[in-house]
Amino acid sequence: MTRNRRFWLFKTEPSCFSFDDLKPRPSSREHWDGVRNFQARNLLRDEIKPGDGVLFYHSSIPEPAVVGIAEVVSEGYPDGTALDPACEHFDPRASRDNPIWYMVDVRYGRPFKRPVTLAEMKMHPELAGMVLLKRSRLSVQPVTPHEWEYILRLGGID
DNA sequence: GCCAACGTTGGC
DNA sequence: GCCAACGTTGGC
Repeated sequence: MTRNRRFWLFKTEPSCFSFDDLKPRPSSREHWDGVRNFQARNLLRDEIKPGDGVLFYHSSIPEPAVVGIAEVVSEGYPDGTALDPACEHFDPRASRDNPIWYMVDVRYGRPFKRPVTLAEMKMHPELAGMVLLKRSRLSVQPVTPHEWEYILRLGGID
């Protein structure tokens, strides 16, 4: 009994980690670490599963946009960067027994033929319910199957 | 660089 | 457990 595939939107500042940074590892995995928000943490730890689809969103740039898709390739597991004092995401409250923060691994999927900008998404009534448009600060957020298909179509890869 | 939105912290 | 102060995010 497998659960239905679910869909998510992951935000990242491309100057920090971009969709192209994921590309050299098409068959391997990259840690989605450093998430330090409890709501996003709960999704990573409890809800996001291998095989789920990810809209890869670039934020904090002149034209924020979804630029492609990726795939989740692990269960949620403790984010070790919280234990490393040398890491910028270090959290002194975290320990091995109480990791606090979680991450998943992701794999490069496909680039959009053209990016789907935030401005464009705002123009489509079909996307008006998106978490991105209502609670923009959440860095890991759910996407409905309908929103997923609609945005892939806008991106030219449906 | 500004500022609104909003999550987190800490005093009470 | 409330809520004011504070810090961060992220669009513009």
